[in-house]
Amino acid sequence: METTNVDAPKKSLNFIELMVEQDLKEGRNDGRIQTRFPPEPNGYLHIGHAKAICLDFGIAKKYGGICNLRFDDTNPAKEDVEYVDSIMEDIKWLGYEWKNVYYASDYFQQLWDLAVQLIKDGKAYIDEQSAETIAKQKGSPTVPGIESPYRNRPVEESLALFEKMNTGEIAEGTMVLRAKIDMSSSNMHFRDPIMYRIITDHPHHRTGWTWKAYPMYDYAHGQSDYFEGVTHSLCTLEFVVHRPLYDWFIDQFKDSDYRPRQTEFNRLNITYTVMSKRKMLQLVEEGLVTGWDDPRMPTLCGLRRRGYSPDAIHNFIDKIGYTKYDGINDIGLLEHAARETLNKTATRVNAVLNPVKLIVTNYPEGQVEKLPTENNPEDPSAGSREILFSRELYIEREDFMEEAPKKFFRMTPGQEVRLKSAYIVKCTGCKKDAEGNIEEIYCEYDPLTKSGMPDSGRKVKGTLHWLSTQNAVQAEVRLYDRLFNVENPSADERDFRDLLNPDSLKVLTNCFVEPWLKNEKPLSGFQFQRTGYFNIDPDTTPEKLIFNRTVSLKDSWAKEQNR
RNA sequence: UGUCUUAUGGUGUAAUGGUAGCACUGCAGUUUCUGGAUCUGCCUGUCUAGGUUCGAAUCCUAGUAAGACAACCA
Repeated sequence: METTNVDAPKKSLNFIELMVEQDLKEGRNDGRIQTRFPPEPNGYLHIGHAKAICLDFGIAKKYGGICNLRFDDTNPAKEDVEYVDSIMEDIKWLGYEWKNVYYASDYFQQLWDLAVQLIKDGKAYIDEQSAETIAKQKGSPTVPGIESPYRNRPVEESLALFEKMNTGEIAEGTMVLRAKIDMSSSNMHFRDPIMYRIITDHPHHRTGWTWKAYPMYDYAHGQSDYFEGVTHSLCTLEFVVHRPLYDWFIDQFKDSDYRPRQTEFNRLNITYTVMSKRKMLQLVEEGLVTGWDDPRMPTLCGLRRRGYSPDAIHNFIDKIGYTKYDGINDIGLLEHAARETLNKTATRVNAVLNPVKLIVTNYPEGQVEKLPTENNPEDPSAGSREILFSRELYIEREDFMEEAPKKFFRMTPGQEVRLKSAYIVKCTGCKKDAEGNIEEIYCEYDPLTKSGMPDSGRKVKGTLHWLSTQNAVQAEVRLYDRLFNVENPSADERDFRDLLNPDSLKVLTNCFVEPWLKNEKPLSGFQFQRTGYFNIDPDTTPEKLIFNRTVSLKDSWAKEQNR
């Protein structure tokens, strides 16, 4: 039957898309749409940035506009080219292309000139008080501030001192340029905000030692947007109180109808996860994780190493939406997005993480058979491959119970199970060592039940994955769990080191996988039957094959046992 | 005892003054050469009180609650 999509509900627009469509309708800014992604190059991108990236680039793409990458590099003390490179790599990995790369540092001269103009207009002055004094004079949200004694100094004096701020003869911390606005404003950011401060002990990663006075965010960001022609300056909710100041600076200098507008959306929070750069840096520096790309980290490089595909990230971002209030997203939603995406593409492989020997006692010794098995039952075009069957096999230790409860459908004496892609076998017993540990399990196969044969349709309740002992290679498998064991570590008052989950990494060294996996590239993703989605770690060597578990499959049986 | 922002199931969101939908989670069932995946069904919601309106989740007022703001960070 021919189907049409007329009845399909159209995807609803978020409030930012609505605003953009309204602006377009009104012909604002000559119908131009321009956004920017403005990271400070002081750390690695994480999944919260991915949310912003998808919005900034997505809006531009959807409405025929452009999105530039701009590094907000106004604080040389914190920034480094290392971060510039990783940021560009991660954006590309997500599948986006910027129109241009800009740096706030490219505008240092322009910003300087405008600041001089502001001083000449009597709207900015040099303050020579200490940071502490200035802070004290600011008052508090409920107490008005008091004016600096330097506030009304002559313009010429400020002008001369501003020049000196940039020559290196003035010590760091002794002099700042402040905008003259309103020391009793109910908005703290209007109480004569600092526009320039001196940084002399760090070279800038692009301008070197050229500048000694550097502009502050509130001044530089809006003007950079303005210089570039940004129409929609999208940022997170904590900047709402900065918006009036953003607009104030724009108003001082704008000379046409064009103006950029700041709009704020909710930042991403995920349960059992910290998203602050400061805390992530601490995890790295204290060795609590192996690095920025530790698969337990919410960084894009960490998620990539863990096996999350760009599609999985996009799928997740599509699910969470953009609003004007903060919330916390369940980590389960991210995991669901990963499963949903990987399920469509991942090759199914047999892997035994906790092996025990299974001997098919009526199968001829020395005989081997090649059996075809599907690469992906969801996707016939993925084809099939052959796996080897023989008398001695490995199966999961958990797939056998000598004394099984009623609802145990796997291997137990007297019960029949299907070996995936092979035969139905009936368990006949097992061998134990002195301590009672299972050493070997025995079964008999039914030759008429080979996969695809007429008699193979017989119903059995359980199906197991397996590997021939002659056709398996050893591998190390790393299982990851949430890094924190409290739902909202960011909100918890305790030192976050006390909140860490001690079992966030389990390393299994005695696992077996199909031999062809040795030749696969790092980061390739697979589904191990019943245990989850895995990928090959970049640290893999010809001698040591290492897998990371991206995400586990949902295990109903485990739940059954917990009751 | 300030200013700003916000409030829809357990969670995340949609409804653009006109039938409160969707997704995740949970539960039940279907199906399966894995109990995963698939498919189906079910549970649970407009912060409170007034007002405007033929009609309010939506607009207004007040209250309540939450978050942001007092860096020479961004």
